[in-house]
Amino acid sequence: MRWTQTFIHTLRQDPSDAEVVSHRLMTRAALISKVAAGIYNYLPLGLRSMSKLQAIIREEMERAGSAELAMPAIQPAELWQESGRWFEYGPELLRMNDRHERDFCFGPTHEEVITDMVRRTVTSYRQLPVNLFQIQTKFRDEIRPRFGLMRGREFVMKDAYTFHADAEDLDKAYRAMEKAYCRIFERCGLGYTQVEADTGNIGGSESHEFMVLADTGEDAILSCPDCHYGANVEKAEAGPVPSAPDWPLDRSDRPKSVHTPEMRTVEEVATFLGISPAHLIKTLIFETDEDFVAVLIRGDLEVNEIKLKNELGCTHLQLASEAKIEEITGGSQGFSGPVGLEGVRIVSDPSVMALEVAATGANAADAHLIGVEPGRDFEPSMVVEIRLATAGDPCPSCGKDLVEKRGIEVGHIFKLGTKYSEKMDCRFQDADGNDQPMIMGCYGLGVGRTVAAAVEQNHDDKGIIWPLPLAPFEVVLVVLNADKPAVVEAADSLYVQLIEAGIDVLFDDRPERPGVKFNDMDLIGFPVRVVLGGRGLEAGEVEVSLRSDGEKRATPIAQMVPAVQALLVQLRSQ
RNA sequence: CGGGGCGUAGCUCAGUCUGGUAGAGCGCACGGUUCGGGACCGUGAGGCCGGUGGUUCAAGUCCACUCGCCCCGACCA
Repeated sequence: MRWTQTFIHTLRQDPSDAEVVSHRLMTRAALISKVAAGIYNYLPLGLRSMSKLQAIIREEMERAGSAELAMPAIQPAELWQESGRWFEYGPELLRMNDRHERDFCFGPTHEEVITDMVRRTVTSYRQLPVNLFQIQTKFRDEIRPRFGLMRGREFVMKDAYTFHADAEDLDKAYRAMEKAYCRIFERCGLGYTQVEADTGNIGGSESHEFMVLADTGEDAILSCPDCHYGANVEKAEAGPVPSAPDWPLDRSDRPKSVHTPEMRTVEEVATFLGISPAHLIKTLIFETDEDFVAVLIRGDLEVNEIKLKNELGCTHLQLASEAKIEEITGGSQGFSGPVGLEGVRIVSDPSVMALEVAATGANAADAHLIGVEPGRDFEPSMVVEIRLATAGDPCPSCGKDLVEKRGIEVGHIFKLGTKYSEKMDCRFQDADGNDQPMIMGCYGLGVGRTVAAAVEQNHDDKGIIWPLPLAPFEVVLVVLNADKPAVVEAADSLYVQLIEAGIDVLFDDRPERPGVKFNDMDLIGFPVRVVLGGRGLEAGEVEVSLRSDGEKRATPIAQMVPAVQALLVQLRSQ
């Protein structure tokens, strides 16, 4: 491809709305351009990178036994009503009507459509398993789209679905997918880690996320420096906590109220009372699907809302509003406590029950209670492990201290079980003639997000440094002095040689000044560069270099193609 | 959804407080000089100052509404 025949218009200045490196560079390098919040054009260069990733995905999915199909972007409401998600999904689901006022949505995922398709066709265990994937544009009306392709509203995703007669067979497919994902990210040259994940509202029994490690990642993960354990903080098991220091104040037969004007935070109250944050019982009022719950956690610890949600078995969970807190507790926010609290369930973390003496809010304005003894002064309706794990907690598999890292979630695989097959009546007859729901798995991989993650992980202050497999072009041929016919003629010939050698090359044939061309070449980040100018031509040489090291290798013109090929081989073997 | 900010040339932004002929840099076009790491000189094109309504002799500037975009928050009291 010639530069003058494609559409590459780089930006000299940073776009005003780009925050993270990948968004900034992908915009400046003319890979993407914004159409609306969270909605982008994939420009020719960006599309090439996306296509290359898609080709890798296709190969690996097929290797893992999955067949490609394509499902519609627009889906009828009926299917979503059947699964119940029409009502559960909320405003993230983009809904629309056709001219007959029938309800549709733009698919954010395709469990409903594929389950419907499979149930119409598959009736016997002899037809199982089924393993299908698609690469498709999806839409999720995110609360706050940001970071370019990292959290867009419209995005390209590979999603696969499997259907099985039994759990062992699902496990087999799950392991194959796991392996396929590892191969995909390895082939892309990305540093990634696989972590245990929560299954979220989508449901299911086992789940892993694939995270590309990057400081700008939106997810916190805990991993073990020694063994292979890694988990999303939402999922990570919290180890035992060190017990609180000795209670520094007097003990009494019953809690004593103290005046704590405007002391709302744990820090403030602890300092004011002269106790440790670990002596406080933090009391949070949550709103669930049907009621309100008071949740107790030791003052120096945090609640894992995902664990709490799972323990409560609810789908909706959020902190109650200020007004509700006052209605329920009689005190304002920051002054809630379990003592004498009535009308709501009280859920406590074991860390609270382990306290001998504690302090907590008095459910009254500007007052806290001291000398509170869990079990004597209040009795929770439920004691469950709901603490958020943090760095320093012991690894569940080997006991070492876990460390926290940040990552970009690029893949997520689930064992769904029968959640959708039961609701949507997707059943089969087993060998004994019994009617059973199929057991399902689903496997997502963000295509745009993976490309963005690659940029996030591979760049310098000049621009992108593409890993070879995802580069829009593997090689760029740059002609300087494009006003001199002899140089142009020589460059044309080099271009033809590269094309004939089957090399993936972009020919920068623009009549631009050298500085402009060099800067664009660095910004876009083609892995291998071939530069020919008047000076070189006279010496019978071209300059071959790598984006990654910048070292210029003067090469006889006749040796250009083999020199480029050698560098490509070198890059491939890295 | 709450808080904050911003919409002025293709891009990045001044000008708005204090109302009075629409600005800069980059980019673009033309001419010239340059030509191996974002050149220089000259000439020029390019704006319903996001939209609607109001105040005023007069609005990019003040007021109201509205649309769009960005940031923070929406979880630890």
